Amino acid sequence: MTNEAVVFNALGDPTRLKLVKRLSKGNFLTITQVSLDFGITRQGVRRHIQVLADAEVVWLEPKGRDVLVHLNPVMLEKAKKYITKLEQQWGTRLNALKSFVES
Amino acid sequence: MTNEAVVFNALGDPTRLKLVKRLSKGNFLTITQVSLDFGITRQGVRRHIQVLADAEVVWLEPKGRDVLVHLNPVMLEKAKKYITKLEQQWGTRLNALKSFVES
DNA sequence: ACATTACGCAACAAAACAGTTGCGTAAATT
DNA sequence: AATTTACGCAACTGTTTTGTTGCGTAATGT
Repeated sequence: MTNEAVVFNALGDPTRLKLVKRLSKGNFLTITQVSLDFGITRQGVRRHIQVLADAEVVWLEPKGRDVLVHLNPVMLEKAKKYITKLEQQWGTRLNALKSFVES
Repeated sequence: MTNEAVVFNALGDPTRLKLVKRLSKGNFLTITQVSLDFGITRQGVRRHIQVLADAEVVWLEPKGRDVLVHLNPVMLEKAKKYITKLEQQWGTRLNALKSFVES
C-alpha cells in the first residue's frame, strides 16, 4: 500500500478517527484508558491503535506496565500536504484549460 | 460511519487514491477509460468508483452510454480542513501545557 | 439492420477486517 | 507474599471488502 493510502486508511475508520480526535486534545493516554469508553474490548481497541501506529499517526511509549499512546502530528501534516497537492494540480490544470478555452 | 471517516476511507486505498490522483490532473474519464490501466476488471474498478462517489470525492455524469467520472475538490477541501482542525487543537493544547509548565 | 461498445445487475469465491474470548506474564499495589 | 492491574499473544467467528464471471440492455457505429 502507498504511504499516503496507509495514513488515509488509518483515519478512515470511525473508531480510529475518534481516538485521534481525543489525542489531539493534547493528552496521551494508556491503552486501558482509551479502551474504557470505546464500547469494545481492550483487545479490539488495541488492534485499531496498532493500525494507527503502523501508519505512524500515533507512536507508542512503553512505560512500566503501561503503554502510552501519543499523537504524531507530523503524519497529519503529511496527509494534509498530499491533499493540498492534489487540489493544486486540479486547480492548475483547470486554469490552464480555462485560458486555452478563452484564447 | 462519520462523514469525515467516509472520505478518509475512500482515499485510504491504493487503487482509489491512484484514481483520484489521475483525476486531479484535470481530466474527467469514462469508467472504461479508467478500467484499462488498473489491472483489474471494469466491474472491479466500478466498485472503487462507487466508494469514491458515495464519499462525494467524485461525481458521476451519465452521458449517452458513457459515465463520466469527475473529481469533486470540495470534498478534498473538507478533509484537509478536518486535519487542520486536529492539528490546531493539538498545537493549542500543547502551547497551553507549555505555558503552564513555564509558569 | 447488424455489430459493437459501455454500461448495470447479481451471484459467487477469496481475502481482509473487526471484535471476541481465553490464557500467560511482568509490573504495581496491598 | 499475595493480589491486582495492564498488557501481549493466539485462536476463533462473523462481517465486510475485493475482485471475478456471466448475462442483459441501451446507445453508438458501420
